[in-house]
Amino acid sequence: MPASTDRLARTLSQHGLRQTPVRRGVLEVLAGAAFALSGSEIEQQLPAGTDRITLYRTLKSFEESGLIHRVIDSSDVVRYAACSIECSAEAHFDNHVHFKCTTCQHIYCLNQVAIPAVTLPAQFQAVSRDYLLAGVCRECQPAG
Amino acid sequence: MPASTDRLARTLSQHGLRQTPVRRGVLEVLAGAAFALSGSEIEQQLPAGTDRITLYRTLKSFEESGLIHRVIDSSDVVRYAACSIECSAEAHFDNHVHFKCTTCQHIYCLNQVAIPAVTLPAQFQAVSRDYLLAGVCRECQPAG
DNA sequence: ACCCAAAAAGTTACAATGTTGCACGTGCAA
DNA sequence: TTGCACGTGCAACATTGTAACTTTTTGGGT
Ligand SMILES: [Mn+2]
Ligand SMILES: [Mn+2]
Ligand SMILES: [Zn+2]
Ligand SMILES: [Zn+2]
Repeated sequence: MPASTDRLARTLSQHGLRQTPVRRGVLEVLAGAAFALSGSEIEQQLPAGTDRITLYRTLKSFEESGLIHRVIDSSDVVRYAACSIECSAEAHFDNHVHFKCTTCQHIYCLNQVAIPAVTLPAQFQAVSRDYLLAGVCRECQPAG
Repeated sequence: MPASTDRLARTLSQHGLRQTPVRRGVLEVLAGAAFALSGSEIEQQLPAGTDRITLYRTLKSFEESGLIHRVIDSSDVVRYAACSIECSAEAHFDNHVHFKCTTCQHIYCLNQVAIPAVTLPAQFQAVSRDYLLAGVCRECQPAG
């Protein structure tokens, strides 16, 4: 059994999730992704014939368990990315901004860039924040 | 002709859009909304029988013309809100944060709260920003 | 190793949201 | 008043996601 399989198995059990082929596959795809993926994009990277409904249920339980987080966008598809290592079912700690490239359409987690705080009007209490930037990513910059 | 109709007509012509019943209706709904609305929510507030496809096309042209802007969310439905008065087809100037209430589910434009800037890694160039907070809104605060 | 209950997967059917292509109607300017 | 580009209405369709139910698998206990 290769080391990567071992690592995936450990991650699943640490979050109280059972070992199944679909779960190992989904986790492997998202952990290896350089940018956030939609349901259908994940499906394409899984073994052919993987059930779509099972995939959606897997994404839901992964999100609830703190393995992955949603990445907001102004479109009508939901995207997911792997969480930082310390997230759990009790709390997510993904305080980084996201960047959407208008050229390649990829949405990156900029884990080094923290979301700055804002001062809200009285009686608005925030418990979570999402910050999405759009522009041209590193790969898509005009040569110079 | 009431003053409100006149105002709607002026807004449409200022953005180079033709006067039609559907457009006046959609603009009236969004201009009078206290929070961002989805396609189906707008449809419900329009005269019965208004065509859904026409509505979506209207939303698209309104967005392109700078009359409305999308409001990001972590869900799979797109929501819209009226733009500030100075937006146009050339440029949007909606630099405010949005607030999603986890109790009533409404998403408010907080026009007084500007989106703070962030410093990006080299070679990432941002041209637009979206900031969404989630929590409990003014109306849904526990009495106290 | 075997059994079992709970959890996950598979299947079918369905709902919601949004799009495309085409024929027809209308706002608006010449 | 007329022309026609633009907007609308309609039918058909694509995509994304869910609900209800049955079957299979997992993991713990024996
Ligand atoms: Mn992220
Ligand atoms: Mn807004
Ligand atoms: Zn790019
Ligand atoms: Zn509320």
